[in-house]
Amino acid sequence: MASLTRKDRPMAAVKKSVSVKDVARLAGVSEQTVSRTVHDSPSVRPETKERVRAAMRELGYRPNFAGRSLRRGKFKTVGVAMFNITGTGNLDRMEGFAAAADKHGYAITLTKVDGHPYTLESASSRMSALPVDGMVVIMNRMPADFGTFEPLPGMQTVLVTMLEHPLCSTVDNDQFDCSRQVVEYLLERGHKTVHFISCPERSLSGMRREEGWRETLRAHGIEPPQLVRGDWTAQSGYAAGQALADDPTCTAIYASNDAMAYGCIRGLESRGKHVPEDVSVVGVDDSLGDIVPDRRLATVRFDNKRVGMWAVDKIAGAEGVEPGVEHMLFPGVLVEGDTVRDWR
Amino acid sequence: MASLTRKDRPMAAVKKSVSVKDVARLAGVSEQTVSRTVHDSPSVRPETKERVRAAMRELGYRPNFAGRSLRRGKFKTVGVAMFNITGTGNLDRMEGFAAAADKHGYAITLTKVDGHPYTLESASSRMSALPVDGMVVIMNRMPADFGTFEPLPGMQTVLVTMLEHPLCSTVDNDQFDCSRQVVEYLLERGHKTVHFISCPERSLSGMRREEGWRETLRAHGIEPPQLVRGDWTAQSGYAAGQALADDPTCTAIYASNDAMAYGCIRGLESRGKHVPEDVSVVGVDDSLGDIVPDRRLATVRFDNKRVGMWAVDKIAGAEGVEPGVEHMLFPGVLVEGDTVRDWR
DNA sequence: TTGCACAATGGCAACGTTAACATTTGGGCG
DNA sequence: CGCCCAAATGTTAACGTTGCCATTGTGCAA
Repeated sequence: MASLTRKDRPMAAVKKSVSVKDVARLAGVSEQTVSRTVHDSPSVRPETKERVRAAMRELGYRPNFAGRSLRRGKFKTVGVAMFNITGTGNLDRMEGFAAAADKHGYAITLTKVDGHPYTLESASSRMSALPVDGMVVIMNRMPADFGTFEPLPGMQTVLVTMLEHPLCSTVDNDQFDCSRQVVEYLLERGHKTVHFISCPERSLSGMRREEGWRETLRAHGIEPPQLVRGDWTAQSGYAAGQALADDPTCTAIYASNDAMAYGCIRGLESRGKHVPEDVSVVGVDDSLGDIVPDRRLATVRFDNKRVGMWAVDKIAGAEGVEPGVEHMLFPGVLVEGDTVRDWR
Repeated sequence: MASLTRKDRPMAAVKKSVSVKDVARLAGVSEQTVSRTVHDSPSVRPETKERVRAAMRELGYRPNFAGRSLRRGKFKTVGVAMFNITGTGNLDRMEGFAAAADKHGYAITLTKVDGHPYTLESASSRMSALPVDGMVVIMNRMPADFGTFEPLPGMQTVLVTMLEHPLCSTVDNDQFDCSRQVVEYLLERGHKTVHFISCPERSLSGMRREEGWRETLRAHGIEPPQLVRGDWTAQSGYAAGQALADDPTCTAIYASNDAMAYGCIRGLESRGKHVPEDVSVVGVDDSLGDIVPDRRLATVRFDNKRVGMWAVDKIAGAEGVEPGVEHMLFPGVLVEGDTVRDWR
């Protein structure tokens, strides 16, 4: 039945592509009038518009993007380059990209960039061949050419990173502030110091969290204790928890992500320590939701959607005006939980 | 310093856009020869090519996508329409989209479609205005127009769903088979029946899992016990676990996702039941990795990347040939864990 | 020497759209 | 009744690329 329906369609709909010319001919007007109708120009008589619209419907006309872009010199599209698609927060960031793009009538073009070498240049040249007006690069680690990179002329480039770049706008979560919040929160609750479970050294955000932890402690006159280096997995958090369980000075642990925080709790428990009675634990990312329903992990929640929106807004919102270089950091929100107790 | 470098660039690089014409003029050849050089045609003398390439470098030429697409009538781009960006497995699917697109020299254009109304038509018309050669729609629930939808002429459309559509190719994970694997696995281990923690009824994949559970039990001559309806959260799994803890016939629980499975384990434990000693528990999705490091949850792992690749391959791989309608389901893999014990 | 094949390059047109300018039409007003 | 203005519509050209065909040059066999 369905195929019958298709056959009944006017022949023109099967043609390679229906252009303004076809519509103009059928409606008995000029191509320009068709174009004006498409853009709902006020200088076309309502009845003419209706006639043109009817012709468009009959032929199944849809404007050709290439012709339009060629004419306008704009694609109304923002490219997003990622070295890794998978990654904490990427889905939320994409939600943000899509939302902001939508708002401005833009589309998002997603590209995976090979990370060998891990350079902004490779992301940029990959994008240069695509129909985009601007680009966003999601950086996870330090590109080899970060200092020397120049964005393509005419291609507004926004980096998602906490590092500031002289020629590109940047936006990210404020990882330093995240650590500051956590450390001060724990100190306020009476802990004398805060131990830290870190992450692999190539992670930019992880390193920034480490800095924040260290410097905040120092700002409070506390010499940071030896940190334990993890690898983002709960497994490594478990080991860290076991190691820290024997340290009598350890009453509060700050883990660089939630998985390690959970692992750490298990590791502590396996050594007979209770959370939060004996030790307080705080994570980062709020990535696990309510998976352990009987105990809500204290953590920091980031608004990655907002980060994504800011990046695309910066490009799609500029609309011709010479865009200045801006740097934006959004603070996270500390989410209290059942894994911290007052130490006083 | 950086700004100085910029200023030193040849003027042409600042011009709106460098075209073949500019390159041709500088290299002292025709536009056609430039085009041929870009495509590395064998019928251009190597020294001519080099001269053209030098001109391209000097001017910072990059081919204009719009002109090219207009000429070719192809965009080399696949559109992806999603009603919800966030969702289990979407990141892996995107990884697959991007990988397959890359392979074929295609790009991915991502679009969020408003779900009001939740129709394929709205996804389709949203895409029709974008520069794409084909589209993928990720379906989470049943669109109102699933039966009557016709893809746009000339726009190959692939649906990510387990429902078969007469006019569109479809691809998804095999949720029925997933349940079959889990149920048979538990029965083989000596359990007399398998209890099920379900999910909201609007979820297509969830409903299919429910069917699989029910029918597999029946195929083994077992009348399915009363199911417990959850809402995907660990919280609801917790409640389900508590409820099932009092049921003496309940020795094996199959939860429709991992979060509920974890919650369920906690619920059982809160009622004094031990996993796997008293009750075996299996989840679905393998979404939580090793978060509870001392106990690996038995679950089913899906290869969403493969699903994504298949969808884009179907479109980008067709390349002009009239593509037949195909339906593909990929089975998941049961991952054994520490939450199931032999019941014999 | 002529003719021919082939390699290298150039000229032209067209893809679909729309900005800028040109033309027609109808109506109000002196 | 003629003039002018504004509304409505038409004409032209150009955006950048590339397929097709034409032209030029080069070497080789007849």
